[in-house]
Amino acid sequence: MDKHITIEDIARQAGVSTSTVSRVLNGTKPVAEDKQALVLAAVEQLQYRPNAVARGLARGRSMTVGVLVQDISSPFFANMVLGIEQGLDPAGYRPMLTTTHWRNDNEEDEVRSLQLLLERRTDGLIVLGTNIPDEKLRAVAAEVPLIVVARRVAGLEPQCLYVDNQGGGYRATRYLIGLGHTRIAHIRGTKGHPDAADREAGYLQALQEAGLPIDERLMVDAQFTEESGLAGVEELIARGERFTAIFAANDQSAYGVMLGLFNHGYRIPGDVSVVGFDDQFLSAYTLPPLTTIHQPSEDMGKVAAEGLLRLLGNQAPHMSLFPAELTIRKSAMRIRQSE
Amino acid sequence: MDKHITIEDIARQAGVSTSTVSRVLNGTKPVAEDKQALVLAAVEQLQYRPNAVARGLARGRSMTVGVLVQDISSPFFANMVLGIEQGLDPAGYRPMLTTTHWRNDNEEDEVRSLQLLLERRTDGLIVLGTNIPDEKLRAVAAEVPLIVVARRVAGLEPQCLYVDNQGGGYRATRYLIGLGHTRIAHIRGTKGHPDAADREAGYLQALQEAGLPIDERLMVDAQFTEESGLAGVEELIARGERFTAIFAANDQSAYGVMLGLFNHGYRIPGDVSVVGFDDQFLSAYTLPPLTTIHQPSEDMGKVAAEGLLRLLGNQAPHMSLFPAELTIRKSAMRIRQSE
DNA sequence: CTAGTATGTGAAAGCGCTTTCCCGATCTGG
DNA sequence: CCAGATCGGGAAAGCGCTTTCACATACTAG
Repeated sequence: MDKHITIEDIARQAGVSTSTVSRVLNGTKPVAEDKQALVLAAVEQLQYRPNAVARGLARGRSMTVGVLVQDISSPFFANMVLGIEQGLDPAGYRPMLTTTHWRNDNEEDEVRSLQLLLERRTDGLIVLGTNIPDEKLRAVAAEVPLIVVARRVAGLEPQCLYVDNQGGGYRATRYLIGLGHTRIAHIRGTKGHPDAADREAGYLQALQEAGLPIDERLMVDAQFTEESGLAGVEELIARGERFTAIFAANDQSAYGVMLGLFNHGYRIPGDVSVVGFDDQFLSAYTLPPLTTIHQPSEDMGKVAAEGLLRLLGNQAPHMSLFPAELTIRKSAMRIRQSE
Repeated sequence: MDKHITIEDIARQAGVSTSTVSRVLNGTKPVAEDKQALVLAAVEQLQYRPNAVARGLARGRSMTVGVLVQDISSPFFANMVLGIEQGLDPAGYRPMLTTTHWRNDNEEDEVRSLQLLLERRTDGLIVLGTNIPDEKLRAVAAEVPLIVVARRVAGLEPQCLYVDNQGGGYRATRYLIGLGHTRIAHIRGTKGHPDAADREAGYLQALQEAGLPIDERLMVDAQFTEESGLAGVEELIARGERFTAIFAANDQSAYGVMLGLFNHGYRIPGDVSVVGFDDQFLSAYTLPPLTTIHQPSEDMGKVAAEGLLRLLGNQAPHMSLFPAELTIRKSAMRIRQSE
């Protein structure tokens, strides 16, 4: 069960040299028809599958790109992976995924995963999110073709791909303002996360622009998770804050928010309007369907893959800012007159 | 930027042979303290990282196990991957993920992915779901250590890991019956999928046992997706079927079902009770939170990994059936007297 | 003080491929 | 009909590492 058959086996079987077998298999050089047939027959008969590892070593290219994912259990990242596969496939490249361990945001773990990927000598690297320090990423970028998605790394902008987070936060908030809301709460994303900061900045920008007061008490910390979103509204409600709308830093926290409101008997959007950020697939299926900022995660993955391919071909990756559009569904409505 | 440093570079730098460097790095044989220090210093100074590919080739083991995932964008599978990483890590193994392309259930694509994984000569293989034919899997199992998760392959039972789907379907349905429901609809899973068949069998078993009529009109086909769940209820409602409860073959289709009910003004569980299957993470955050059959996906991944490790150590994998317990939340309630 | 045994180390042989190099055979044109 | 170009294919080197083998050198024991 353990003895794999090698190119030598089929060379012997076909009565040719291994060079010829290799040439037939790769089409690197013309080979006489009859020998070609012999080789192919041997391959078929012995069920030969070339060893990709040996091939990679010999060629110096593995046709593999490493993908480091912050959290594979988030559909947002999972969809990017899908897009990456799609983008890579036409060029014959395959992704090799590694996920950060156990959703613990452990920076050290992430760096370790990155090292392991580097040791594997993948031809390039795509990093999705993660908490790896910027400087580390810059160092890696100097060694190997790298694209960073859903994150902005200073000094590496041309190889970074992310949505216009501030614009998204701004649009979400302005939409709520346009519906007549004036007391709009914000459930923040993870502290220190650039995306979180940018989205909050957009929220503040919209408020300011509309001449609405900025009320610290309406902003609560959370971590982009359902639990923390739930805890966030709970806190708001417990503190007795008055608000008619909530802008959550991402969809997952919006789910938590909605459950919190539901538990307290608030109707959505009748009593409180909710807007999220990401447009995860499931957001079209919440009750009510969630109005949110759309992040085209699959497309982003695809674009990232294409950028990496360009990098591999020594061209400029040519990444650009993705727009963050509002997707209007049912979780937000015009404020009631009674208020 | 492209020239990687090799073991030879550091051998030269340290003034020893490559053999010695290798021995220091792997601790395979004792090496004099001073040389050891020299080697380590060189490694540090040149930032040497051994080439895992070359190492794998030389050793004949890559310390990598291939993981073929049916649909990475499903949290159910994504969580298993998490569990697999966790289970593999202590033994120093790493997973190499490959996902089936583009959620199209394309059998051919899946087989291709499997081939690619095999070419990579991973030390073992874990397959999550997929539509790869049983016979193909049996053939692979003869070649390389294999564990199959969330699926039963005839003749490969000891290496398969799946929940008690029929028991789960039975429990879900009996729970609804216990709440007084007699007209319980069933949204089926993908046709031809063993899980779908088993869950349906459990549903029928419960009905039969309770002496309730089996009504074909209350069963509609779907494909384990939100869209198809939505379409399923729409069909039920359009046909004017009378029902007070729905057992959906998985959570995703349950989400669709809930949205359909919501759209038509039915309250959950006031008018219609809904029970799902899987207990995806998000199911605790739907409105109302979904009562469902719990599948411990992360644990399953971990157990699968451990089974594979055992297989790699030439021990029996010792897989077993996972129980499928009911998790009661808020989407089902006792039928109203008025009915 | 010699035979016998550890002990540490380098040279070299792989691991399974690709690719360069080279040579013999065939083909072209003058 | 021969020099020169063309073509197909085998031998062998090499990708970066591990591991066997053999050989000093340094110890023990008799």
